[in-house]
Amino acid sequence: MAGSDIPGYACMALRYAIMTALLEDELSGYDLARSFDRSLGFFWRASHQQIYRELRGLSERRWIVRRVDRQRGRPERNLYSLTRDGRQALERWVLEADRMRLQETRDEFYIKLYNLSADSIDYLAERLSARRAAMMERLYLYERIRRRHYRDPETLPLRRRGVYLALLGGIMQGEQYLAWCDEALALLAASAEELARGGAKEDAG
Amino acid sequence: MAGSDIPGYACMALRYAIMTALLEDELSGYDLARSFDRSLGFFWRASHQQIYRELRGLSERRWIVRRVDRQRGRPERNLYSLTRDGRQALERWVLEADRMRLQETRDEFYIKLYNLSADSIDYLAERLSARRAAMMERLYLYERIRRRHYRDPETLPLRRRGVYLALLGGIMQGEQYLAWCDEALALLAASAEELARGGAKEDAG
DNA sequence: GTTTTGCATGCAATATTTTGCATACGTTCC
DNA sequence: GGAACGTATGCAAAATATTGCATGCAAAAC
Repeated sequence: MAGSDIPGYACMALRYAIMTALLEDELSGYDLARSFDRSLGFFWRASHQQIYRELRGLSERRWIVRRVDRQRGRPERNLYSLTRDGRQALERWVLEADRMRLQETRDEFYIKLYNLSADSIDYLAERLSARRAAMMERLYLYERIRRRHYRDPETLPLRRRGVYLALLGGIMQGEQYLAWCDEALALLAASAEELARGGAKEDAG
Repeated sequence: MAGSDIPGYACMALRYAIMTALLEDELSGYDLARSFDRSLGFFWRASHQQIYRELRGLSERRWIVRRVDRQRGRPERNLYSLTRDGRQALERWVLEADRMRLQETRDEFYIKLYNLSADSIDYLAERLSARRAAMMERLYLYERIRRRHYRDPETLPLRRRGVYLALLGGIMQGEQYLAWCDEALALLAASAEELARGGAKEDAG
């Protein structure tokens, strides 16, 4: 019953994201969860539960293998690495029909912005600042990675050029986000001031 | 059993996205599905099934009401509008703790980029062009909306300024995406050429 | 005149993600 | 000497999203 007909083996990018992370290193679920907070995490985030489940599924499929790492004292780690089958499956997936779903931001903040009102303006401005700061921090991390490992993309081996491009995408997007935050904060501040001066028409105008 | 304890009434931005769309107009599920392809869709997309389901749930909650519109010949439409309760729920939600999950692109293409190889380079370049073209088209639509309705943000009533900011976010992001595509396509083309000349080291380098 | 396309809604099943809980050991803070 | 924190793993349930299918009518394309 187990092995050939495991449910849910159709698409699922997370699965391949995990395999991609295992392409170069043997990692534990915990490692993966953290590494998804770093480079790959710009593009795909996942909770540890999701990761552990995928690891189990991938093991059953024999696309990855587990090795138990017993450390003194500490609880043992399950280290996973790609098998040849896994590597091939990954290669196949890359060439598979790519369902292009044009970047969709999926950030409820935008929906909240659609509801901008005198009641919400301060709150939204405050949240926006928080986002700006968080993005700044993230960007800082990514820039450091870039400087350390991807200074000169033309000299990189092929695969790492792809990684570089993904990273670059993250960086450019982050920078754009900061620019947008600034514009938005400026307009929000101006509007709040107008309101304070009793000027702005709330909705009737 | 039905009415007070409907499952799944915690967070869910889609629900509020729908209510937001109903803020100004009475819409059918079909309308919503399409309008999600337009302005709001930059930030939240949903299939019609999901929308119909939410509409049912929201009706049970009495946050929206349905009105049947019988048209000659054509099948009848269910038109929905916000109730006072719904409007209040929406306002509450806007002010609720905002779980900031910093833009995550959730696009499997980036993961595929991590797997760049001689086998995949042409395919990925081709897919990237397709994305570029699709974004171009979308951007064109958004720019048109901007010119038509949001020329002069300072003169807009408050709520529409928020909509404008969301739209601006979409536009800026789209433009950045185009710029990234161009950079990526250039590097991919250069790499492919190198490969063709037998130059580039695939992985060993 | 028949095929395609668009309007309009919906069920059921599967897939995916999130949330809440639970465990266990070690080290560091206080 | 106990609380808090970080490593490390996992179950179960609920919430959310996608896919495949199905229906029915009208207008437009061929």
